[in-house]
Amino acid sequence: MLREESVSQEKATRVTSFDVAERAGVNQSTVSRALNGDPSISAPTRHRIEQAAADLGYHIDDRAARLRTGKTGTIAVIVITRPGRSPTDVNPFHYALLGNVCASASAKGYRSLVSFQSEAEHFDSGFVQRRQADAIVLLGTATNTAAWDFHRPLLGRPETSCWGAPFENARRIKADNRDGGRRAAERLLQGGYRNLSFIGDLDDRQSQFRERYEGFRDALSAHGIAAPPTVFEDAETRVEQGRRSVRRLLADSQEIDGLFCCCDAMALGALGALENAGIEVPGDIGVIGFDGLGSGAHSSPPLTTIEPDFTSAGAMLVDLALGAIEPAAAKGVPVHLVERSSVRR
Amino acid sequence: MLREESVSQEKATRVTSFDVAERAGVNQSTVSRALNGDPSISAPTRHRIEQAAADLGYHIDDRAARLRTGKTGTIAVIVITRPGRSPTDVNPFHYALLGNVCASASAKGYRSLVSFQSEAEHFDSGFVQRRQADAIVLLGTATNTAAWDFHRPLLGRPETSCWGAPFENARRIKADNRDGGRRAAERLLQGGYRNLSFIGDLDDRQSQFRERYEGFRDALSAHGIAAPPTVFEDAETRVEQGRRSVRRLLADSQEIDGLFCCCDAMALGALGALENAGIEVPGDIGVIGFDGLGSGAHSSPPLTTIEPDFTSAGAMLVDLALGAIEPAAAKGVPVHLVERSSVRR
DNA sequence: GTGAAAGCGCTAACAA
DNA sequence: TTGTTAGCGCTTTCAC
Repeated sequence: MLREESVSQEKATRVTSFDVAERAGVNQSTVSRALNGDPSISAPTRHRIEQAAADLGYHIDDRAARLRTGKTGTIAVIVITRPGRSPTDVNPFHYALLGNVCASASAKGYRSLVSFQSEAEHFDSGFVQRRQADAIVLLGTATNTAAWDFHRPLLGRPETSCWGAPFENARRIKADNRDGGRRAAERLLQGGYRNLSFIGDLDDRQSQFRERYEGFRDALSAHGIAAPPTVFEDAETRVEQGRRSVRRLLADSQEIDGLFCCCDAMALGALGALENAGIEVPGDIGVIGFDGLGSGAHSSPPLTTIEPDFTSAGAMLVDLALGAIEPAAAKGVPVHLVERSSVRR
Repeated sequence: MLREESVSQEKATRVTSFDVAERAGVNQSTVSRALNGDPSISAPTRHRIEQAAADLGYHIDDRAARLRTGKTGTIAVIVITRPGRSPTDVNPFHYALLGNVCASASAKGYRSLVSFQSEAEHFDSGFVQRRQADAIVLLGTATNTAAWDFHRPLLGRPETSCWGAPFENARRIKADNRDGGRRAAERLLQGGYRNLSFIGDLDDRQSQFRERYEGFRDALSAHGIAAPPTVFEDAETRVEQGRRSVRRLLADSQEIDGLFCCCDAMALGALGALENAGIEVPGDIGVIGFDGLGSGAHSSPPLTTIEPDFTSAGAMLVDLALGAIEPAAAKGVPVHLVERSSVRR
């Protein structure tokens, strides 16, 4: 059967609704109605048409249908990646986001056009203007500021949403960072740790690290514990930042027994530095990260962390871009604790 | 004109090539030519048209253009995922593949429509028939056999390609597994290990594990070393399989000092079991995996592994689907060694 | 070098 | 319930 279809397709003459109409003995518009589920078409007619369509291997031409209806039925997803790098190096976090955006779009009857963009000469945000998409979801690394600057005007438009922009923005979805910080604090306290510290850059362009810290600090405060000290040593990579921050902490010989790292990459670096220093995790020090996914599942010890709910993240990004929710209604994406072994039970 | 009626249905008056033509004082067809770079258009005319288009914020309507030309200019990428799971759980390996397929498509002037498919009720391979795409690339987990069975007929068609199908197939691209096995052997030997063993299921539906083993074995044979023993203990996850296989190996008290694991997940499990048993890696035993990416970057010790070149993988998948290369010309994707710390220098 | 006109394949308003 | 008809916005002969 597939063979027949392909033969007729390749015979230059494409099967159109007119062909189906002729074979079913009805008008072309009736074919259109029947195949689009118009209830006014009688059962026998509909059946004859469906049969004819099947016989001929007919399928509605999406381009024509959408040209006529004026819609595109698709969402463009722009993934911003680091310049000079291939998609191989994209953060798994962003891939998970991408996947969930596509899934959510699909659940709402939309197709997803995805575009990886890293270099200025390929920046492109014209998907809606060219009628390739009805809405645009932007996500990716905050480090490619040129890309975000390019797309910035987009985020003034209602048919967009984003995750990870390095600037405050009404159409940005983000994790409920404060709640994440709070949960990290609660978990550490529950593990019996009392001298807690935060590793991360409070002045990062993205406000999320600061928010995590604030949630952490406020939760401790509610337990009558003073604002925890923060450490941050800059470096090329997040992992290295974590490593150096721990070394700094150790050099300062502070009495620390619990560490909340603002992201898993830093936590992984921290874990490495701690191991090198002969400090037991979770025995001597408890460590907790933020991000989730598989990154810390096989570290030594496996990293306990806070993970946002990617499914809701995808859904909120799509809903916001499609105008199904207002920016104001886009609350932080819920987070949950991923229990592994870097914090004592 | 009657256009006013349809205009009132749309949120805003759409700017068409007729509007641009009017403003530039030329015929609509001239606008089309100019904006498509037709060399027969004189410089002044072209300039006037471009100016008018810019003034009006005009962009070619992609749907109309493609309906008229008969092409779609897009590639559909179907990502097969595990039933009941969200895209959050997609293997990073497949995400990297997806990203590189999109990038390669884009480099060839195609857009990428991506579709995550896990449940039977949403299986869909009609992208070409519906003229949503000119070609289809299939990839994802081999474990969703229902999905692969559904799409199997597709793989008889020339406008397709795939990675990871659980059956032999002319349109399948895969890593140069034999070469990978060979490199693993060479590296282990170079580290001074002599009693090597292979962990993996030689009877897996996918032939790749077997191929890796064969490359491994043949390379050893070239060095005058007999075919290495293989171990495999089944379990729910790859990681657990690796763990159990190592325990089995230890229980059998075989004299092993080098391990080639058929994939990184198993290697990670192996590393864990070895650590539990108090065996030093890479001191007592050298371990090498296969897959790459970040999975083993933060294990203890970081995992030395064989990684396929994702960029060529993406390019080959796209080329094959677009008919730019023949199935016979699709050689294995090159692999390289990712040096970390689970094998002695 | 540019204009005129004919559709690409479909949906939907209006008739019957 | 079904047929008639008019475009959706564009590319592409064919004229001139």
